Amino acid sequence: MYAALSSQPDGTVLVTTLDDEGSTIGQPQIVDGRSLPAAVAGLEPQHPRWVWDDTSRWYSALLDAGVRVERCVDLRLSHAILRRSELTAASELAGLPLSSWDRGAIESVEVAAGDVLFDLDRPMESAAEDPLEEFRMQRKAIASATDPGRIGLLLAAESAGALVAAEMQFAGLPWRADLHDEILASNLGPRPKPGQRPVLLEEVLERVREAFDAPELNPDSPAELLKALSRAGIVVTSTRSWELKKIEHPGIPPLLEYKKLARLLSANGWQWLDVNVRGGRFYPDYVPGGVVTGRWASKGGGGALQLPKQVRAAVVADDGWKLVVADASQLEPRILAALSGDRGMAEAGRSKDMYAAIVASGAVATRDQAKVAMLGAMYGATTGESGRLMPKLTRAYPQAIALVEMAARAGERGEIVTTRLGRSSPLPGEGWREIQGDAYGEAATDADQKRARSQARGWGRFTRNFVVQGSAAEWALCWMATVRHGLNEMAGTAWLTDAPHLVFFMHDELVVHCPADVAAEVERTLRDSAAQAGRLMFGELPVEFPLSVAIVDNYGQAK
DNA sequence: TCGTGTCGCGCC
DNA sequence: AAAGGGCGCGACACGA
Repeated sequence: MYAALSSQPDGTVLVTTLDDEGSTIGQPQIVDGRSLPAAVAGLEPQHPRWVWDDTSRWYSALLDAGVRVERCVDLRLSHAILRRSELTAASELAGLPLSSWDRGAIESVEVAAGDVLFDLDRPMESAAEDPLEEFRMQRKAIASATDPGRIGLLLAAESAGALVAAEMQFAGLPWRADLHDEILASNLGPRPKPGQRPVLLEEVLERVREAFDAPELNPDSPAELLKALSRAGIVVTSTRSWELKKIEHPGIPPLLEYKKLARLLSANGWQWLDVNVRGGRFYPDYVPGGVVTGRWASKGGGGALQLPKQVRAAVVADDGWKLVVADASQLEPRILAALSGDRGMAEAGRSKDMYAAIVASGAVATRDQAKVAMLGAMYGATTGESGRLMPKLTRAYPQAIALVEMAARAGERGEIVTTRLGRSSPLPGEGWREIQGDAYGEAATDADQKRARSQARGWGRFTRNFVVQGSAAEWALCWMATVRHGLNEMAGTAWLTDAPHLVFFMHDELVVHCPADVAAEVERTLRDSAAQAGRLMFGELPVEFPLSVAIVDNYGQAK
């Protein structure tokens, strides 16, 4: 059973129960905003799938009112997938013009000002369309898909992810501002007055200035820094750390130290603490489906998905509680093995340490080479050691390499590629097509062709990575959804934050905050769910998805 | 003074 | 030792 929420122009909400095809069951209920949580809670015992345009909008308000739901359909996230998916390309939905169901959709409008017409891009009006209509359209698209099971699983996982995002945002990540302050003070010195540099940063800066004999140097300015380096006889094309590390000069160590400290200060310093942490919690702003590949993005200064290891010791479980930190080991290579069905690579993928198993199979000589070679295969490396290892990898795992090569060739031709569950890549932009077209024209120069080849290869690297990164993101969604279900079972009737609950997600890593006495049970749930995610996506496939799990008091203790 | 583009770097 | 994919953000640089 489904239950749809739609906003009415007068501010009331229509609650409509629906069957699988989207036909209305019984009489819709009209409720005002205040009584909506009670209405939702009243229907929840029937386990409906809640249908709404935007989970972060509806569910955040419900959570604030103390109401949780089990399942939902996030129409906007689903729409984005269905519109682009190769599996539903023939559907009516895929052929519709852009509307408010397409996030970030813009329409071009002509605005007259006196005699002049201006072409403006403006956002589409939102919520103009009826969610019930959209829901029926989506059900039809799914039913007519080339593989309804796959796309259906993807949409369910995507929507479950949206529920998790809202719940994690509601609960917040336990954060000890006093410990964060200690970390900053030990690295940078005590918090300075506004506009001043912390003392330890100032000291390192002085050492840099002395070493380069540049008393006014501001190393934050790449242009200035480049000049100072060249005066010291150092020739570099950029001021990136990994480039500077190669250089022997007494000024380089303090410069690298300065960059590290300056980064800590500007990205996760006292300002960050003031803005992002309140009442002992950090409230990240997740954006499910925010990345083309299906990965989540984050917005706002929090930078949840870039939380540096330096400050993780400030993430501390409440008294009597633990953090269970679980990380899917070597997820992307395992995904590639499972996707391609390559027997040799799947064999390696059954091992706890896939890279060691690749070495053991004789494909490459060292574990480091195995890692670099696999990364190169998934990212499209052509040069360096990674590029040199490709022929060896191809010999050892022909099917796996063929899969990523085919994805790359498709991208180079300007075609789309699709993940395991049916998320398809975008088409390259108009500019890209023009460049390709120019290279075949009468007047094409060598430079035109070179540019076109380089652009084509670039898009090929994107599509090559898309299938692996996107399928890995799907695995993570299946894992997360299953974990959430398992934790709910454990919680019984207890409220979200009074029982084991998810507090953090970062691509292939989950953190659960739970009472200490159930931490071991939570670990089992995490591990079982990882295995279940593998089965959901690949059936009984001979690839393992092992986790490294740490039960800790603070996040910094997890490796 | 503002908005926009680039660089560099954190995470996966 | 080094260069392939995806992000967000802060600081700087520059032009309006």
